[in-house]
Amino acid sequence: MEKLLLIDGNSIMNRAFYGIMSSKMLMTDDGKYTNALYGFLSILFKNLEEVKPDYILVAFDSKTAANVRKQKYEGYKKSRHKMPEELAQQMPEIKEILDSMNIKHLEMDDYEGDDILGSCAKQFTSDNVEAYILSGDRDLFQLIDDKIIVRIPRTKMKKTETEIYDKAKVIEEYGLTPEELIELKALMGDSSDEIPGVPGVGPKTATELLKQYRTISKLYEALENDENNEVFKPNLRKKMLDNKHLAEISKEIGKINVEAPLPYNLENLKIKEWNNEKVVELFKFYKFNRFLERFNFNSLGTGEKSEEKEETNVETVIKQTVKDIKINDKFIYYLETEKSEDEEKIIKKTIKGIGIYEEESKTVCYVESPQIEELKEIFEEEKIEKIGFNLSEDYVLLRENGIKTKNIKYDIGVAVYDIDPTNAKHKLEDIASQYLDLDITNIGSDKQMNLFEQNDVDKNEIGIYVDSIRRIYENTEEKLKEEGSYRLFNEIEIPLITVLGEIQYKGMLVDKSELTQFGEELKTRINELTCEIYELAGEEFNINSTQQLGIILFEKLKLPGAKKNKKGYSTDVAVLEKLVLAHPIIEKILEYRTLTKLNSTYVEGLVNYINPTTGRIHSYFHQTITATGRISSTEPNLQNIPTREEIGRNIKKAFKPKDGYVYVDADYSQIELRVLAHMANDSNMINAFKNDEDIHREVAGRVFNVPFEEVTKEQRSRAKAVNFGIVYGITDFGLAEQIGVTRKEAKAYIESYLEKYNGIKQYMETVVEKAKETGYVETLFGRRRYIPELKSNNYMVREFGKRAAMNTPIQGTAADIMKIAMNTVYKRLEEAKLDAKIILQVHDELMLEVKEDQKEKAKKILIESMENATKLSIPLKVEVVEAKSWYDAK
DNA sequence: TATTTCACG
DNA sequence: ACGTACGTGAAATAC
Repeated sequence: MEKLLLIDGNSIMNRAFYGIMSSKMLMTDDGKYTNALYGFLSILFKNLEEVKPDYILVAFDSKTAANVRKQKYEGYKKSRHKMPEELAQQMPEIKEILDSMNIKHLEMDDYEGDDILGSCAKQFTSDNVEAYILSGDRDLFQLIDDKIIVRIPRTKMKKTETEIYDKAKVIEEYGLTPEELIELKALMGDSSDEIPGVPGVGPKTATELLKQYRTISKLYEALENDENNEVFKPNLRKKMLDNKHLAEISKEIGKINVEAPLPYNLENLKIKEWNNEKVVELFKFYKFNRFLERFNFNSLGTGEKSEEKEETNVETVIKQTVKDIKINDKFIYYLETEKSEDEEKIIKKTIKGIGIYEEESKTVCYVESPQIEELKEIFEEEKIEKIGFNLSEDYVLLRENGIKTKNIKYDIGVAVYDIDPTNAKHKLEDIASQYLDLDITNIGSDKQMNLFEQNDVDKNEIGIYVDSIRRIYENTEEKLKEEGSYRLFNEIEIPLITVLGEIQYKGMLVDKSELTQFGEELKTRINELTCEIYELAGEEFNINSTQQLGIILFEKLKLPGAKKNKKGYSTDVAVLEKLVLAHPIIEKILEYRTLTKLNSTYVEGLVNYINPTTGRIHSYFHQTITATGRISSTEPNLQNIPTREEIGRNIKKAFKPKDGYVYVDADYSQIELRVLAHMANDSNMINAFKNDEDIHREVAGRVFNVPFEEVTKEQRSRAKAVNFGIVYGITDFGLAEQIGVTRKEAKAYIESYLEKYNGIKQYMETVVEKAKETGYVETLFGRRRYIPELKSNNYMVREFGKRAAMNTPIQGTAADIMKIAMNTVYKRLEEAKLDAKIILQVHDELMLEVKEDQKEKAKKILIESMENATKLSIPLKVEVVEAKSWYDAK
């Protein structure tokens, strides 16, 4: 049996374009997008491999093709969005690539891509030939028959899989045959193509009707005969009869035309040799290195393996000791680690080996189980620049082994983050794939079977890792310089790696018994509440289940104000609080929620993380996660320990310094508003801060047109909400929700605010404007965040983009300032040789654990470092306290 | 694995 | 006419 592969060019390009939008790196040197090309080719190659076709054709829509159907029904594809420019420019390019591969592509006047596909499929299949249609569009299912199969590529968690639809699968899924799908679409319509269908008839009704009558004409016959409404519901029958013309026209335009006069015969579509020279030229131009490697092309396109080796020898050389390696000033390395079950460890890993790049021989050397003393000599040597990946984690691991790494020079994880903080790729494999177009997953997996060679396989893998690190280092360093983020990287981010490593290594001392005792109290009360809730509900159910709770509240107890979310009723605090007076069960549930949260997250959760040796919690502080430049904390998160409510605040009592030590805790006062005042250069806001008055009261005075002294509590608290809102990219809806006023009032507050603080208004407008132009926003220190959402077709997404554009420079600049302060504090504490360590950062709060007799010196360093981290047009204000527990540090 | 909820700045 | 404040991480349930 011979095989014909028919590809829906527009549909696959579309999928490819939107499927790998996130890979902003898919660009040529002059900044043209290549993502759709790349994605299309990936899908093409995969299908060539899987189908192994003898014939192939790619069909495209011509510009005028839809007009035939538009003439029949003017609404057809009427409000379809124009193809985005970034995609449109790739359409001629894919055709050029297809030409170079000698793959026929076709567009026809008056026939859409679907019609071409259908015509080829129906006209060219025979007893000896079957057709495979590759498309993202389920409309093509109507073409399926015994000889025609549809393949739908699906991106499922990064992997591209293909769903295969034959006749049986269609019947299974739709309960209708492929031909009947034409009738189905005619009845239910199609919103994306704007085929009307019969109004009020959706997929369910349409399917039911067709299962019974199979075709529209038979259905209408029955409808017309049913004058006494014996078979059909009168309503439905009227709808159907009134809109008969719509059903008919829908069928006409929804049906794929399989009788196009094709300019090719089957023989013309036979798979041919590629024009290798041209293919290589194009792949090189588009930087599709992975495809080049895949086909073993060298630069001449002769189809032989490329030998562009001024490259590293990835055949790793195994050495017995680190001393056997010629160490350079630039120490590019990868520390191979292994999971350790050892509960005593701060980082639950052990050192397995180390791969080191040797400049002279351009090879990677590998040492298994290196001597700690040897590592110490290198890592503690100030003159050797350490270059690697995720060095903060290495730092802690080495620190545990008695090594204090000096001169961290370059971390490719941090570099990649500074280039694009929204880049979700955090694994070396993914970064290599993005920046080098190199696939280093499952290296040597074909050899994995051979147990004798297992060791060699591993070492080779390390070689490729280290070489990838080297190449990504060179690659990203250039990019950082180009984008003007190099100082941010060198002067803020790189020194911070050590600081964060030290924070994690030191950890926070936690009183386990105090915590568990509080847990016992919680559990007692939780048990009481559970009984009371069951009593009030009249039955037992899982209170933690929002679904079950929703049904109890809104169906059984019939409480008002039900709000739906995806999976049922919403039962969040906002909803529940409105119901407190409606039923006594509500306040029990709210208390239950608070207490179970405290117990499971903050008692049981935290206790699990107390290191048995140190008695401390050693959280990770991540530098490469947030979109704004903030640090994040995990395992556990120490940045969201309760503080707003007294009951939760009790958790903080368990965080206590070692005997003889105290906490010195400082936080920036209103740092984000100060940053905003500075960046917007708003004179009213700047003056308010210069006067060092209560800023919320100050703002309330202006917004509500009352003298400062006469501002009421209510007014102040509303102004406070407006201040927060402004920083977030305020909306009237959001503000109204927050402070419980009408949208109208909220809108008036915002307008008054922006009138009084006109600099801020101007600034926000400019920021969004610039972001639309350049595609990104920046902090004072040049940290950049791209905001592709601003270009979305979706209103909501675009609006989100605007808010993110307004917020990021503010939140991000504040984060930068804190990072600078942390570096300075660390450095000055070291220089002064104080027995004082940074143990925690919570965005605008920085905490030290200090030997009691040195607290004054430490306090001074802390305040000075934070206040002088940078110079704005208004001073940075810091409030500092000393305390014997975190709870008392208020 | 996704969704919902809730803790923080 | 729509759905909406920014940035995080963890636990629980439901799929």
